[in-house]
Amino acid sequence: MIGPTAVRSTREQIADHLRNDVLSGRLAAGEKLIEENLAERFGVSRGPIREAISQLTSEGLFISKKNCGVAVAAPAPESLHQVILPIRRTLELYALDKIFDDLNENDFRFWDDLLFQMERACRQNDVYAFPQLDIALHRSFLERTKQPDLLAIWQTIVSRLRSHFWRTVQHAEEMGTMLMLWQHHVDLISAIRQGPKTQAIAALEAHIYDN
Amino acid sequence: MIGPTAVRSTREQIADHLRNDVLSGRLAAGEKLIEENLAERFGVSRGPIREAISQLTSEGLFISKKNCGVAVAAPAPESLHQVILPIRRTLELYALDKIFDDLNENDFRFWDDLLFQMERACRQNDVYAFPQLDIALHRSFLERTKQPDLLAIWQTIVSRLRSHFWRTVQHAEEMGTMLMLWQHHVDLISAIRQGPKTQAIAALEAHIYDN
DNA sequence: ACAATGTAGATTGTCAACAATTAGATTGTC
DNA sequence: GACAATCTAATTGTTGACAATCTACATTGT
Repeated sequence: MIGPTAVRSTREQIADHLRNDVLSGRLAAGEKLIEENLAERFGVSRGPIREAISQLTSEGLFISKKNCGVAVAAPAPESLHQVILPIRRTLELYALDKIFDDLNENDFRFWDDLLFQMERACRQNDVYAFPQLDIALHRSFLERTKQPDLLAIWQTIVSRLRSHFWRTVQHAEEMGTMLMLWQHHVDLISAIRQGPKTQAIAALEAHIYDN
Repeated sequence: MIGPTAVRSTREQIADHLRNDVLSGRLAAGEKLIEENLAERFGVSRGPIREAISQLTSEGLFISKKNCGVAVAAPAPESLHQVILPIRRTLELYALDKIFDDLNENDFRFWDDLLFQMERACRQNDVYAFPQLDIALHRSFLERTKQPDLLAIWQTIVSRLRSHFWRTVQHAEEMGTMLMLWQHHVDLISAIRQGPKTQAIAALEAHIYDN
């Protein structure tokens, strides 16, 4: 396992749930979030809901207009990808470089499980599950460094890059080649498993830009 | 003026206040934050305080242990600067490149005012005010792009780099050369004012790494 | 004297009610 | 019929009280 998840607070559980909804695309941009509705849906009062929303707003997933409610933020304009993608590259390559020598069977078991779920998502043409799993895989590189600072920065980056993950999946789905997406990730993990480190890092770099 | 600040919510005002306290160094790492004390100090209830704390925790300034309170986070270890500094460079150079052609007298008036305050801080050896003004100057580059996404990313970066800003100031203060720090910033703004763009960007890059 | 355990105090987590503000519908007028 | 002012309903912002949890100190037994 990657992270000893420990106990997650109510706020964090709700935030995780909503984050997945947005990153996967189940919650569309512009969709309004009503505190009371969410409170009822999750069976809690508005307090924890407000905190989860506040956190996700900081991460860039929601946009809040004073006294006018909160809505799912539009993804950053594609023109910003030219700044954001290099930052993502910097972070993930650094992370892989740092963790590479410590990787053990637990890590690969975790990744194999993710790849298994990815394959299922591809076979079912599940355009919501795939981006979520894709992001989870890359996030695990950052989590594995045990440096919360890096993970937090990466999170704010990826929130703005989510359209990048969707575009890939939608394109593959239209072409009927979603299994190729899965194959790309299998290859990436293979490169990491077999090494050497420089090759693994090169594979990750190519994966980030080609994919 | 750079940003038409509009009306700031209670939460934002409190968050701004506390952010300045941490970035300037007035609040030391490890210092505990008690919600009720802050509530009394700011004359509001615990609700808005919790939201401000939650936001600054997302930004990386505070660290929160479930049911154990919140404390000022230790700055990221210096070893991470090798990742974080290049990201800062990417963001700020992109911002300056984008805004350069639109700069007008209002912008330079704003910067001149900041430089004036910097000079005063130097003459008074105010090691708290200077980093705050330094950060505010660089932040204004990002604010001026009118891209909230970029500003949000930059903010999470700088929160982790704050020891970098302090070290510079402390070193200058020990050497009795704080006015040199001010001079560096004057030179940077001059380079931006006089152009050409490539020179201005080069000056900013040198400033980020040398300073 | 020292370790384990229990208790008290302080602090955070959660909740429901109230106040302030906004968006949209309704009405009135030209 | 179109436009503007007003009003109503819905939603967020704020508050104080209550419940759950943790830390630190004191107590007790060995």
